Formats: sequence, structure tokens, C-alpha cells
Amino acid sequence: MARPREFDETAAVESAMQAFWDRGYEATSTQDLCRATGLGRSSVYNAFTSKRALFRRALAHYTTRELGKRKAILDGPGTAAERLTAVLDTVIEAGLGNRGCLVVNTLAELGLPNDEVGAALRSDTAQNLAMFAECAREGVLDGSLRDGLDPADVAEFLLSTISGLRVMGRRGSSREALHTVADLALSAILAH
Amino acid sequence: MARPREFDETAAVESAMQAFWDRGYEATSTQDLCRATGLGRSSVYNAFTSKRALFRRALAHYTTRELGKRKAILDGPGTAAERLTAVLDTVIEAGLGNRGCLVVNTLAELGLPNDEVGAALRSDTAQNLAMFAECAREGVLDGSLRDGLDPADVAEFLLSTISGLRVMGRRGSSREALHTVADLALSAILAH
DNA sequence: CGAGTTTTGAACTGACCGATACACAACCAA
DNA sequence: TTGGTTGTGTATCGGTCAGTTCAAAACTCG
Repeated sequence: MARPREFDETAAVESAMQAFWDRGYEATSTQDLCRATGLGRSSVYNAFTSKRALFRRALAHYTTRELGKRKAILDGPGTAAERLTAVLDTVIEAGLGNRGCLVVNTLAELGLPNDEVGAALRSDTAQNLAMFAECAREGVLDGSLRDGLDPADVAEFLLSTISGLRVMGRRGSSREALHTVADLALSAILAH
Repeated sequence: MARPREFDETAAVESAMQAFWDRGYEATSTQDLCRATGLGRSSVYNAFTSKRALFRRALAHYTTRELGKRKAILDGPGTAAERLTAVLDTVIEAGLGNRGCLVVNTLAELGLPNDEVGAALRSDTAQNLAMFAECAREGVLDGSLRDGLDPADVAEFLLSTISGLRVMGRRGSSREALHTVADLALSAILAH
């Protein structure tokens, strides 16, 4: 009943996400977003309301994709220990492109703001913890993780380890150094 | 031979550091810095040249103080394991005031820029690694750390763990959760 | 007392910020 | 074709950005 959109909204969100990921929230101007998406100001504001709302969309896009990939590994084959090792491997490889993690970068830059962005960050944390706790529970049962471990503790430890790996990536650590960290972390929770 | 300064330069750097710590680099305006320091624009620019130069001073102020406190603990009494535990305890307590760590926040927001700020961040990483490696070496000798550990590996692991704790603090983790993470991390390197 | 040097405050610079106004183009349903 | 609705491009909004200018103020030293 009206003029249709000339652009793919999802593709625009993806482009905006890349821009925010590269430069951070504050340092990315609306002009940068127009250039990245290839859209005019009007289109951006018509479709996404504000810079912050677009950032929220971009962040949701990122967390959804990232959580999905992580869940695919954790729901896949192998012992819990093997699956957790695989997750840490992907974190290491991703961390070598030295843009870090959009979630960690945002947490560090903005903290937990009292709006939907903060809520999305909290939700991402909770979902990660739940996934890791479930896998840890399985690991204690299948014997690949140390006996007597509290799944919730393991989840907290894994999320912290991943966050640390991401920061180490931003510090410029090498693949070998990151593997060293991951191996030591795993040695704390793996059976034997 | 000329008009003397009406303010304490170190105190001004300290105030600027607090402002940058609270809001991040980009979100802190020169006006914020004037308010925080109590100085006029001219005085700020006369004394510190530019926002970035003042940030570099503030960052140096922070890293010097933080490294000093850490070194005091690591050079103190007790086994290496006890000293490392004490360091992690201070990180946990500091992480509960949810502003995180200025170094980690800056790394996440700016990455490793190709200027003095980036150089200062690299230097801070190197100094931390050196301190931790030395303590780890002592720990292997005094028997408080697991036998056969490479001190450099332990240093990388500890710095990553601390970075992770800092991010977990920004996520809103409780003191208990942070202690859980630190205890699991220590279990990977402590003897027995 | 000045002469010389530096700090300070206030006004100001051009550029850019996020966001909007508005005319018109593009489309759909009738 | 036409009326209603939405997308798009251009120009622009007031405000703030980092940084500068400049004259008056405040000091030291001769």
C-alpha cells in the first residue's frame, strides 16, 4: 500500500554492526553509519529511529549470531570437554582479528547502561552462563569434567576465561599465547 | 621568573583520570575535563596540549599507581601462591566498583592505537607479564606452584584471568562469583 | 618600581554531532 | 488515474566538539 524499501534491513544492520565493531559506539558517527550501510540519513532514521536504536539492533544481531554458533558447538557431538575445547578454539581464532568481541568492547566502553543496551548485555551474559552450565553438567555426568564441580561455577569460569582471551587478543597476544591460556584454564576443569 | 601555576598538575591529572575512567575516552569531553579538574580551557590546553595528551598522562598515572600496588604485593612476604592469591583478591575487590579497569576499558574501546597511548598499553602489558613471570618462577622454586610450569605461560594465564575478572565485574558479577573464578584459575597453577 | 614571562578567563573558531523538515519520488489499492 | 502512504535526497537544525586567540592578571627578577 506504499513505497517499498530499496534496501535490505538485515544487511544494513550487519553493515552497521561492522562499523560499531571497528570503531566502538561513541567513535562511530551517524555519517559513518550512512557510509557503511550505503543509506542516506533519512533512510537510516526512518528505519531505525536513532543511533542508539540502530546500535541495539546491531548488538542483537551480533549476540544472536555468536550465541547460535556457540550453541551449535555445545549441542554437537563429543564429550563436554571436547565441545568446550572447541568453543575456546573458535574464541582464539576470532580473537586474532584484533577487533575483540563486540560485547566485551561494549561492556568496557559503556558498562551496563540503564536502557535496552544494558538489558541486552545482561541477557547475553545470562544466556552464555546457562549454556555453559548445561554443558558443564553434562561434562560431570559423562566424566570428561572433574568430579564434584558446580556447573554454575564452571560456567562463570568459562565466561571469564573467554572474556580474558578476548582482552588478551586486543593486547596483541599471539595464537600460541592464547592457546596456552586456554589450555591452562581447561586443565582446571577437565577430568585428570 | 613568571606567574606561577594556581593548580597542582598531579591533582589535575588524577581528576582527569577519574573522568576518563567513569565515561571512557570518547565520551569524555574537554568540558567534562575542565569541570573535573576545576580548570579553565586555557589552563588545560596550556598545561597538557590536547585531550589525547592529557589522556596519555592520566593513563600513565593509572598504570604507574596500579603496577606499584601490584608490585608491592608480589615483592612482599609469603609464598608465590599466597602473593598471587592476594593480587587476585585486590582485583576482585576493585572490580566490584563497577567501572572496571581503565587499561582494559581503553583496550576495548580504542584497541592498540598507533601512538603513545598504544605504546603505553603495550608497555603495561609487558610489565605485568614480566612481574607475574618472575613471581611464577619463584613459585616453582618455593614449591607453591605446580612443578614443570613455564613462568611465561603462567604470566599470560594470570593476566588473562585478571582481564576476565575485570570484564566479569563490568557484567555485574557478584563478589562470590568472582571468587569462584579466581579459585578455579588458581587451582590450575597451584601445587596440588 | 617596571620589564619580561607565564597563567588565566572569556569569547570565539570552524567542523562535526545527532536529529529533523520538507519536497518529491515511488509504490499500492481502488 | 487517483488518493493515500511510505521511502528517499537535500538542506538544515541547534548544539557541542576539540582547540585557538587575546588581553588582562599575576608573578619573578632586576
